Amino acid sequence: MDYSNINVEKELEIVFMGTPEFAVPVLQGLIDNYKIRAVVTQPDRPGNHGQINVSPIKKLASEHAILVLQPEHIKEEYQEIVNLNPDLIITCAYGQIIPRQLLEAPRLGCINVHASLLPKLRGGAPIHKAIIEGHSKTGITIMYMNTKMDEGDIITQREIPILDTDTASSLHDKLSVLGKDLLLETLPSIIDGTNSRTPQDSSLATYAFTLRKEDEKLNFEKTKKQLYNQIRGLNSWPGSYCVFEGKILKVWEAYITENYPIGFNGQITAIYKDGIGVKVSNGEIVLKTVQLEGKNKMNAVDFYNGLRNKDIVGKVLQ
RNA sequence: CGCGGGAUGGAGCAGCUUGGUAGCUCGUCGGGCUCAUAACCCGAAGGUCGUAGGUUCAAAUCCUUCUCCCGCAA
Repeated sequence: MDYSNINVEKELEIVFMGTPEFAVPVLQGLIDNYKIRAVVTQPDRPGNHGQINVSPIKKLASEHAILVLQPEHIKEEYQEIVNLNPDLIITCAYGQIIPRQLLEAPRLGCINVHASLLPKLRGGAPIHKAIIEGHSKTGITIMYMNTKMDEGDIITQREIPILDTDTASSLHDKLSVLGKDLLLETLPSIIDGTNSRTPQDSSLATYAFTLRKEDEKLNFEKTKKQLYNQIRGLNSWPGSYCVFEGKILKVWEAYITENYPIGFNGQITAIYKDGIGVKVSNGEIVLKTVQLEGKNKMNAVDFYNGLRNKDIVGKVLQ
């Protein structure tokens, strides 16, 4: 889409705050159409095996020679941003609560790009939870921020369907682009003050808190649909898992069958051409892509072929 | 210096402790059986065992270097 015809305020100074991959298309869209005074992102963190993780947003900003600020605690270290005297602050998956002093600083306010249809799925994991909970649609909300998590007034919203084949990864990518598009379409009205502003009906609110380890554990007492949603809702990050012979077995892909095996929930029912069958409360799912701890992801059949003891039908996954 | 697992024909693994003709489950190719098949039978191709060096008559296996991959914890 070409936004060049609505780019009327080049002199406007915007500060962008964001961190993960999800925010990259949004920042890129802003860079292409507006002047970005500075980017605020989470500090570099130690990653795996002694490496350093630099946020994708920092990388993008650095490529465009944009000032990058990385306060450890934005709650105290906001003055430098205030001193930049921005007209507008735009956040997208920044990762810290913005203090009141910063919210009140910009002339046009602080707006946020959130990956759900607020007031549904407030919180840090709206994309994962939308799939895990089996929602049929989700979307993007552009909103004003206040001091509470995702409770500010709504400016615009746009929804998209969640397909049965969607994963957290595929939905993430779609919403990321949708967030960029909706933001760029909405910004002109925010800048000229003609935007709408609708308070949220908090009685309808639901929450998508940051994922915990237990959210990743597969419980085969659940239904096949619940388990299928959990597995695809955690793909490709952080992944779901169960325990096979005392070791963590991550499950990346699975599908539902119409078989109704008997036995214990979690029991391996059969080895199929394309995976390993497991009995669940109301039927069977087939594990298609798995990963044993310390190993790479692999097809479940390859995993089976490599087992020394192949007599696993009847064994129970925990 | 956070803890740990791994690198062996196209895939997944065994073999390494107690050095001595490289094995398993698949896949691929050819043939057979069959109405037919992802099933079954017979046969074949395909690996200088991650890199570099050392010890030895002999190294996938023992010692050292380096590179890369991954789980957990943060």
